[in-house]
Amino acid sequence: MADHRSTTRVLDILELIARNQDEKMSLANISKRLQAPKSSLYPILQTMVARGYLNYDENSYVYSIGSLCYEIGSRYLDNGALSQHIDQVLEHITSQCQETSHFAELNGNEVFYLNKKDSPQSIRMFSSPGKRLMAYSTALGKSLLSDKSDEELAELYPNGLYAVTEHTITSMDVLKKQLEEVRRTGFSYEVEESNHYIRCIAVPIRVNGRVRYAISVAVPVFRYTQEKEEQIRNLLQEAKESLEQKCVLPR
Amino acid sequence: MADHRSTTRVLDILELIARNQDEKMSLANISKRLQAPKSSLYPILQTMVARGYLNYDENSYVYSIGSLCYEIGSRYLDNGALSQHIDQVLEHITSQCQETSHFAELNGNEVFYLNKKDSPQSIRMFSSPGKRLMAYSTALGKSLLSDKSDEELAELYPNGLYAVTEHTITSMDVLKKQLEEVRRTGFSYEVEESNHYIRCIAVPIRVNGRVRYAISVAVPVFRYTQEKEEQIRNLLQEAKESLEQKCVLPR
DNA sequence: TTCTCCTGTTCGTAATTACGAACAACATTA
DNA sequence: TAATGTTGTTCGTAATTACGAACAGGAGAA
Repeated sequence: MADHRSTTRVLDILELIARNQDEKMSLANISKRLQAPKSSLYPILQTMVARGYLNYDENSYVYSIGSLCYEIGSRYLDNGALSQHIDQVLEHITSQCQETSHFAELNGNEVFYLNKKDSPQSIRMFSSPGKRLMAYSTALGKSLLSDKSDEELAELYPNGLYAVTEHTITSMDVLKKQLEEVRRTGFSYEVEESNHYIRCIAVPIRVNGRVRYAISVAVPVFRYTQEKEEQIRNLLQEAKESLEQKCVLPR
Repeated sequence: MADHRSTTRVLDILELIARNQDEKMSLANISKRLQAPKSSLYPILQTMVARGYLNYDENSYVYSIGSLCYEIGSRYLDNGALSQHIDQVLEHITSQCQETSHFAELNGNEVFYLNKKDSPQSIRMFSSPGKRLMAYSTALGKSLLSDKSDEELAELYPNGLYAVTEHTITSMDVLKKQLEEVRRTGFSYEVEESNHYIRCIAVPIRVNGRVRYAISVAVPVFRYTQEKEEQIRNLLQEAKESLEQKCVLPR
């Protein structure tokens, strides 16, 4: 593993500030949190502010993420014809079933949320673009993992599966059986395994034959009925076919 | 101006790769483009890939923007209650008038695009989140500049206004008169000044009394009518009032 | 094959950065 | 008022990084 100290520092600063937006991020605090001397971080922060990657409020002594991070980050999705259509697809799904829809990819062993469309009757579920969750605990993740061999799964989770909620799958064998079901039926399910009171249904999206993305709909348990499940499966199936048709390009 | 070399390098790399997605970005090419030795960039790139800020395709020798950039960048908008509502507002506008709507802020002397909702009958206009345009050449920019004093304007454009298209305003006096109109009427307009065949209407959004954001609708000239202009003004006015009510928080 | 052109990788020394301590400026607390 | 706790800033030396050259491996052309 490479470790170029200066580079590591720049990236550590970005992550620290981005992931702790509630905390007052002063130079002194960043220094404490990263266990690095103020005098070392000082010129780095100066440069990052001058370049627009960070903002600095002189009154409150707070560093925050700057617009250049947004500009750079936006380019992550520009590849692939898919991202041009995904907004409309999510919107259609959510407008039809009135529940929150998500679009995600696999990142290591985690689900990486790329986009979402909030339900109008939204029970503000804790999810947003850029968020990560252990794949095996979500419907999206099960769709994204459905492609993997037993060996690949073992490599992704060398220490086994830990429980996120009391309903999370913790047995690799159970997971494998569920993934087999996903391959057979085309749908993955989640019953309060990552969020209390939330159930999810998802489908894998294939690009050039390999699973690359997944779409899901999240439903609060008290609104979950057989009719709704049926409706959502149809919407997801429709979305899957539409997207897979539009995009045969590799990333 | 601070210049911490290592930090500068990291940021240069991100910008180079993000802004030249069509070009094959190999180590050798990055070295050439940044005029920095391969051996210096090598450990930096290694670290950035290891941390997920860049992806590297060993077959094509291409570095690209990684998911962590997306994660970090996504946090730029989390501040402020506004961003939670802006999606719905743009969607409402576009669904009513069937034209593309934009949300932006001022960044130096440039318009910085934060969000958009594409028209269903979209004449794919070249615009996307993270893009920048000279403020004086766009309706969004004129709304965002409407707050500025003559002195501030002079500071923002010390070298005057250059023409983006043949319709771009290049006289500071004309710009000032138009900004006066924006203050009086509440709307700003653009007639093919930044994009050929595109006209725009925009409104400023105030947070705590100061102009902070703007919303616009872009219309191809051949679909532009007085009735449509009237409709769009009403939609924008409605959106403005809705957003300003919901958000009195400073950034 | 052989040559060329592309890629990434390694190494020893010169130049740059990192460190800790000391300082200054301001706000809050005693 | 004085004491304490913030904050950012500066400096000289030790440790790290940057540099250019040389090398290695693969692709394609002569």
